[in-house]
Amino acid sequence: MAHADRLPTLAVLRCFEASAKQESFTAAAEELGLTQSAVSRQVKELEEQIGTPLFRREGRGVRLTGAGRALADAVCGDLERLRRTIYHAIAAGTGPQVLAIAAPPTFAARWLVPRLPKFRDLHDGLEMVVYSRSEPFDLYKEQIDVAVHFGGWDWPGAQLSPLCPETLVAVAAPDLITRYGVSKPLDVLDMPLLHLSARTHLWEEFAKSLGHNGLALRQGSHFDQFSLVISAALAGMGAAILPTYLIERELNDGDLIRLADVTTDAVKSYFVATPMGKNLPLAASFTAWLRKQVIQPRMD
Amino acid sequence: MAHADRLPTLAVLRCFEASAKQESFTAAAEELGLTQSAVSRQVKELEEQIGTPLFRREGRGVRLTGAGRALADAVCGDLERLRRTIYHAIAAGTGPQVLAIAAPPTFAARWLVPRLPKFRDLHDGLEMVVYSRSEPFDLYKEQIDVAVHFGGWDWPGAQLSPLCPETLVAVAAPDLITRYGVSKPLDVLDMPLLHLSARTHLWEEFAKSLGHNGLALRQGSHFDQFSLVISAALAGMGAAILPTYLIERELNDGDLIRLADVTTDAVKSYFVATPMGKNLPLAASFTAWLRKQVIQPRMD
DNA sequence: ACTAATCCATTCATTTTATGAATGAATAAA
DNA sequence: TTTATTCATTCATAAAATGAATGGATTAGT
Repeated sequence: MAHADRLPTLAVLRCFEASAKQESFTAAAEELGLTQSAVSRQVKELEEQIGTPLFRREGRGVRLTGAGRALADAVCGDLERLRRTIYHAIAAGTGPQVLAIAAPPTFAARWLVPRLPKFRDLHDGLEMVVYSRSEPFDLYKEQIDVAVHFGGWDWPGAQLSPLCPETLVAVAAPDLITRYGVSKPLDVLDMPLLHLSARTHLWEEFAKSLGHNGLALRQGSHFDQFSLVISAALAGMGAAILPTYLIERELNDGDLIRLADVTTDAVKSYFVATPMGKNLPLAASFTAWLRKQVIQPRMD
Repeated sequence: MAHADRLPTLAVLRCFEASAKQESFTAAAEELGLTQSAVSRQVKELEEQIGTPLFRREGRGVRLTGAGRALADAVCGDLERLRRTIYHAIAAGTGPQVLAIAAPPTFAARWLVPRLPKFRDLHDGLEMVVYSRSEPFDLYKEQIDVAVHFGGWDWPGAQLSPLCPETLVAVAAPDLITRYGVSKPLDVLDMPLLHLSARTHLWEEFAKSLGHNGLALRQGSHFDQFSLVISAALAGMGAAILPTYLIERELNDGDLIRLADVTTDAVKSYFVATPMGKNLPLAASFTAWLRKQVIQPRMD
């Protein structure tokens, strides 16, 4: 394949990418900090190189053609890849090694990242790039070497190895507990309850497991991330059900008090996911190391 | 992720790509049809953007640093991807659909391609890009939608579905047969034998299955592709063991005469491979269609 | 040790390419 | 209509990439 290599310029591709996303040259121009004129001409150039109209000009406004949409999808992916490649190279600095890691936001912030320096110290010249991402995405496309996954064995294209089960506990700030005079687990339900939007059933399940009817337990404040629930709990806003892994420090320091263990029948737990087929030794070593970090399931 | 998007120019990346491949700016310049000067400066620019030396200047000559090699690998892949994307878009023309197909060279030329028009006619606006490739490569990386694979269930990252077993026959050109007066299968071994380099054991296995000692049967002419073996057989150069799928026409027209069936204990056969995880309906439909094409195992 | 050849770095003048500003044409909304 | 919006085009300008020439450093050959 002698590269007669008629690749369109990056300028061209970026203009097309933005235009396709927005289906508007003016908007794309704004996004790119260019004028509409520039974008218009760049897109036209791409159309000439490809030999096919990519947008249908409809009076004012443009719409992607079929060919345009197909190309846009591909090009967006390719550019994103290229950006990541460059980004990783910058992060790697002088060393040849970067490990690209993804994990759910709160898990990353509270459990994973604090432990990373130890791993980094074991490997000379290693740098890391951490992405917070919740759940199944394409490891290959996004160029992630290792991802922490919470859920089941349900990640196609990923090599999963179990990390640890989730251990849930009901907690609250000490002064809140004093105020409500909690003595037995069921008392917890009298306090204001804090919820994670994605898992609103937790309190109900907990209540049921204690013999409570479990009705109307979804009221209370809702948050879309564990970190927010944690902040709220620390602020004494209510009781929360949280994974122990995310509040190790708070439990140790007594900023949050464990009120009851929560058992859930959902068979979800933490996994380490690596891209299938790809065989990066560093990723394997990181996986092994991660699993070792979790041997001491509780430290309180 | 607000794209502060400091992507190096494509010119820069291509210069780096070529330089990395050759570990020489002058050679890279030649490959790209540029001057050494241009390449030198482009590479330098990339090094400045990344913030790390990518080549070690060693007197005359340059050598990739660790970081350089890592980046080169990634960038080569990314550019190749981009090229394919553009290439496929050009091939697709006005229609939104391209199917990228890979198959072993001779199989593609003799069996697959002749049948493709029929499939294409079933799908409006469909175009195809065909690559001849022998054996396990990364479907995702190379952006192949469907690949024909000969071998076993041994393609990681690919969804395999069986197409058909390989049916081998010993054949020769009619005049050669006359000349050697072949009457029973064992007589075949008296003729000059033609071999496929990758499978030199075929004649020996054949001979053993007939009770012959099977020694010294690897001599004769060797070729690295089935198509060459076929040409040689047609030219009366000797007898060959060939898959029926590759010589359907010749058997029908009597240009090659079937001398004996060959049974092999190797459990290899043809498969259709599609990238795991990706779920392209067109690829599925092509797979199904392919398997239907093979229902009539023999047409003679 | 000298010479010739090879290769990379740098500079400067030049060409090529991308861009902005201005303007026109088409369309949709008021 | 009138007005506002949006894309297309043109032209002058700014920015970027390039080639030619040159210098320095290194290796190979004698």
